[in-house]
Amino acid sequence: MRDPEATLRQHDLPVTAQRLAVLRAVSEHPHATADEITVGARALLGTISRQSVYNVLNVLTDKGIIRRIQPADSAALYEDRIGDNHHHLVCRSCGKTEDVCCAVGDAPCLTAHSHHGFKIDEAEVIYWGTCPACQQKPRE
Amino acid sequence: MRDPEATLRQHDLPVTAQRLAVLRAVSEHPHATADEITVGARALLGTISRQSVYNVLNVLTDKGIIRRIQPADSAALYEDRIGDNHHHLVCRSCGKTEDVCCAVGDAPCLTAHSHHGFKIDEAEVIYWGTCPACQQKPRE
DNA sequence: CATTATTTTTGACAAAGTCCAAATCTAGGC
DNA sequence: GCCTAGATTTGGACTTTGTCAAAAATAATG
Repeated sequence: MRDPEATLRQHDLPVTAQRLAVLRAVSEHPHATADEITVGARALLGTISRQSVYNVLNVLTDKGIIRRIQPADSAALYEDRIGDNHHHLVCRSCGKTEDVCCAVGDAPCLTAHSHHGFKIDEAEVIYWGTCPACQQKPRE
Repeated sequence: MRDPEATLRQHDLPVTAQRLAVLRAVSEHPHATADEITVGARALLGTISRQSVYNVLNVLTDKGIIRRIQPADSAALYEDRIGDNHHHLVCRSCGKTEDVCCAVGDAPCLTAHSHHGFKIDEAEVIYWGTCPACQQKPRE
């Protein structure tokens, strides 16, 4: 994120210390949970309420400044990187999450066909698997 | 589901009234939450504890007898229909969920490439949009 | 600087699920 | 058919993730 302050203004959002801290925390910790972001924001700011972190994350998500992904069996994760149509790779065992460019052609799976009368605005793809580290450990 | 009892035996699971009821409830209510399944199972059985419903759903999911899908902002949904590689269409506004056959060729998005050393076993696609009913109501 | 609407904070609350120990039941051997 | 061992079910407390609401604090504007 180049200039967080300008980004907020562009979206008609008053600039507050909490918003800047949360934005930076999201930037610095891709795929972090609200909890982890709270820790990150506190490191930058000293103190911020849990509720404010949620408020800010919700506003930023609504405005499309950050993106929320919500893999099964995990709290919501937030990321900075938007608009490039990438997907995610999640480890079933440890929850590790990585970005994946849509490898197959130009995101064929994202073509928004109309189905059942739905107006589709987004296709979310999550690849489930086992990360290298968890492939090592035989079981657990 | 042809024969729930046989299905359980095939997976080395002792047959219990609770398991049969949950299986039937899942069959009868595609895309139901654990809560809705509890209601369905009670209708068949008279009584079953909340915990048992969760136990059964977890076992059946682990064995691959049913499938769990977990759209954002919703409790987990369960379904009977497995092995045919279909995806889901979820209404952002009311949560209505429908099945979608992978419309684009033969599930190109599911090709399990190896990425970042992950061993991929499944690709999950959720299409987000607005259902016909919610397109009517202007706002809410 | 003063005003006003927006944010932040605090604390209570809600939903979805899990953990644990005790009671019960299923499957299989006799 | 009955009994035993191991698996399942139950009930209750608990955890996690997130929301609601009202009061206090703050940013942006003139």
